[in-house]
Amino acid sequence: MKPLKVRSGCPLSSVLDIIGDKWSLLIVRDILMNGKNTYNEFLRSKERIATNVLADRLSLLETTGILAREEHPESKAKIFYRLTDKGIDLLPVLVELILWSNTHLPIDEAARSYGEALKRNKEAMIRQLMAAARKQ
Amino acid sequence: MKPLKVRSGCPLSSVLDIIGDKWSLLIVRDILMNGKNTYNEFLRSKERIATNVLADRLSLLETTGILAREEHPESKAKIFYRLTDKGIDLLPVLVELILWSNTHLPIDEAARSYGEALKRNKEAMIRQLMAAARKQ
DNA sequence: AAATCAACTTGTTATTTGCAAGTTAATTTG
DNA sequence: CAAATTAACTTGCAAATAACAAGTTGATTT
Repeated sequence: MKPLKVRSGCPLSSVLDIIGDKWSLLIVRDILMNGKNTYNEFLRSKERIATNVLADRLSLLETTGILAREEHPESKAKIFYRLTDKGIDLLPVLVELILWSNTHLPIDEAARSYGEALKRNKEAMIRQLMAAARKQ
Repeated sequence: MKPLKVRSGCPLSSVLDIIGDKWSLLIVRDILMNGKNTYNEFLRSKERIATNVLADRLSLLETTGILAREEHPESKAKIFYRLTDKGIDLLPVLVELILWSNTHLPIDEAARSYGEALKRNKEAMIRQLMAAARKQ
């Protein structure tokens, strides 16, 4: 296992010790917003994560309690990766990151209009996505 | 300069292409919440960033328009690093990260009570910190 | 029974990080 | 005013991490 090291007692540095990289939050996004739940689904995302990095991040997110591995309801060959409540609670972070991108970066047109809706309706959309994630 | 590469048109992956690492947001935190503005002040933060990594992040944050280098009002030997509006707009992201840590991670007691205040008074505190950063 | 799929692991190379030391221009000290 | 110190970096090198390709193992499908 990984001996996750904490750099300080600062809440910001501590959360960055866990998800401060270019991939972890994309996995959370894929589960929370793109309906993905398996290893191969994560692999096929358009950012093309390397397979060893994906395995590493999944195990880190599992040991830090952000996601849990479960039996897949449809096949014993698959593993169903589910966000815990702790993981679902990252949604407001994702939302603020998306809103910032929407304001300050060039992004896909489809994403842009989704971002506009998010901006107009932030709280309701967060509640709805969190509820959906819990139900799953 | 750095040829910042974008992995996809997804707003989340695009912002992570810029600040998806363990250090960039700590620099933003130091400016926004700890009153730091110079290279040596960043170096002395308790997480101990390496000097070459700090130089690298500062130049990346500058080329992406998150911060700007200015003359220091008190000394020609110093550089005053100031957040741009684009950088200041990262505050809501920092706040959600801090609130998540406050709920889900063990953190310093002082930080914890600050987090409690933040939770009770989020919008007002964000407005106040952003206004202060702009005035500076 | 053979091929394919799903989730990894392993090996190799490239890139990034961490650490120590050095550089240069400005500023302070004796 | 020469010498030491400060500020902001840069450089060199070893260690860790990431990217890429290929291989493994236990389902599942053909």
